[in-house]
Amino acid sequence: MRSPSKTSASRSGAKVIELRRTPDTRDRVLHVAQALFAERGYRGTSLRDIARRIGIKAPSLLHHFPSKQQLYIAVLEKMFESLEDAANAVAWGRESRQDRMRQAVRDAIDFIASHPDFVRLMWKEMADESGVGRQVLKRRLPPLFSIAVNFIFHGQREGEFRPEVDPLHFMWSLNSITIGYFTTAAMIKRLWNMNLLGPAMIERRKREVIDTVERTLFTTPGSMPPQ
Amino acid sequence: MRSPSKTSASRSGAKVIELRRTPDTRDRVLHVAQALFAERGYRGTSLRDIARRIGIKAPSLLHHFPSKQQLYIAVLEKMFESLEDAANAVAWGRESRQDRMRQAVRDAIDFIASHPDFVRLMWKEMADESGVGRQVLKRRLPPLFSIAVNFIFHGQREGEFRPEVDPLHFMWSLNSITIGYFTTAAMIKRLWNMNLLGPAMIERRKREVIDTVERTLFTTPGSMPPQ
DNA sequence: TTGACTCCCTAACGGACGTTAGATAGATTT
DNA sequence: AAATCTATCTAACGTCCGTTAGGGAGTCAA
Repeated sequence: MRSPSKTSASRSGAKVIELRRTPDTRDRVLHVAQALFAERGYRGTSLRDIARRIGIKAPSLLHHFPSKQQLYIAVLEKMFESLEDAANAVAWGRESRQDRMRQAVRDAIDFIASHPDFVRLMWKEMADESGVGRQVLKRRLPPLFSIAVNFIFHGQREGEFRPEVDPLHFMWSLNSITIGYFTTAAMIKRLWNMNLLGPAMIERRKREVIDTVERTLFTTPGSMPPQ
Repeated sequence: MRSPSKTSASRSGAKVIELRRTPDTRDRVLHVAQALFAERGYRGTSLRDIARRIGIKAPSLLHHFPSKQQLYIAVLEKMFESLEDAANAVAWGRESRQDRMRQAVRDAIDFIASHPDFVRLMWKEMADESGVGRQVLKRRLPPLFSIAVNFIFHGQREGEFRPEVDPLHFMWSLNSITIGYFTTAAMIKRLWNMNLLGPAMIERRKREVIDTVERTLFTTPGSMPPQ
């Protein structure tokens, strides 16, 4: 009987045993791996790279994760968990749908701005056609999209959102706007040395996306776009 | 004197000598390499993969291109050439700026839809932070952006575009909307098996982007969005 | 006919990679 | 005190990669 709880443990604190003496190497591996995978991609990151940054040797990594693939999957899963928490908070809120929609845009942009690794990894993963993470995305993304699409659908039933908008199409556009914007910004920074992601620009971006949402989706004008 | 014209030749037809007997293997290499790089990325594509699909052996590739890096760069350069041709056609047109803007959106979306490799490669390259193509992007992208930004700037001078719009910011959004949309669509197809890129959807997308441009950039409403 | 050139081949080198085997030092449990 | 477990190490295996060396068949010009 050797470590049957390897995958099921380590979630949702309040463990007393087994946490007592872990020198958190596993967490450091996850953190470093996330940064390197986001920067260089799955194939561009070697176990020796990750290990070096932590201060151990490559084979020691495989004491914490059974393989490079499983380590990558663990990184993705960790990211999706934090994302799902945020999505559920929006879906189960008590304010009006329009207010929750506005807040969701703000939260999403804040989340992306404060988790740069997330966008970079997701960007790579979205374009990856045969990669390791495909199964994770296939399992994790549809529920998230469903939450959003259902949210819009119910908003249409209740009269807060325009009925002629196709929910899937709308979320699809919103997703590409948000993710694409931040990656384009990173590229512009690299090519022109312009930092376009300061706090003021992020606030401006929130305002713009919210304006677009209000114009496109809301039945009643939310804040009257300047026109 | 051995092949000093290796890089400078082979562009812009009308060569008589040296083209006489090429069995177009070089072009086939470029074509296959473009498809594979777009699908699997630079690191995920081996010279042996490319060679196998052409029907030769890997070392023979290096008879046509001096290295894998140079082959990749050649693929990128070829793509940028076709893109620049399209951009110049817009910049030097004789219609009104609003009409040319509308046509540019249509052309861009048509270009992307008919060159799927382009978006996939560009998507990967945009997110690549230390890769081989960085120098190419650094040389090729700023002029393209400049053409677009100048186009908008002059349109503002001439009163066809709203003066309060920041041209760089606007182009940045437009770029992420367009590229992001198509990659998201590819991902949705992979995850849900839904084909969102049929001709009807592409026409619809053109209409939506043009509507957005008219609402955001034009001083006079172009086609009165349904509201 | 001869010599050069083009375009492909096979063989192989050196390096990087993921992974395995096995040892060791320290902590924990019995 | 003895046994077990944990977390690391070194050494090395097999594979894949980009690239080089060198050869050979066909084409073409002198």
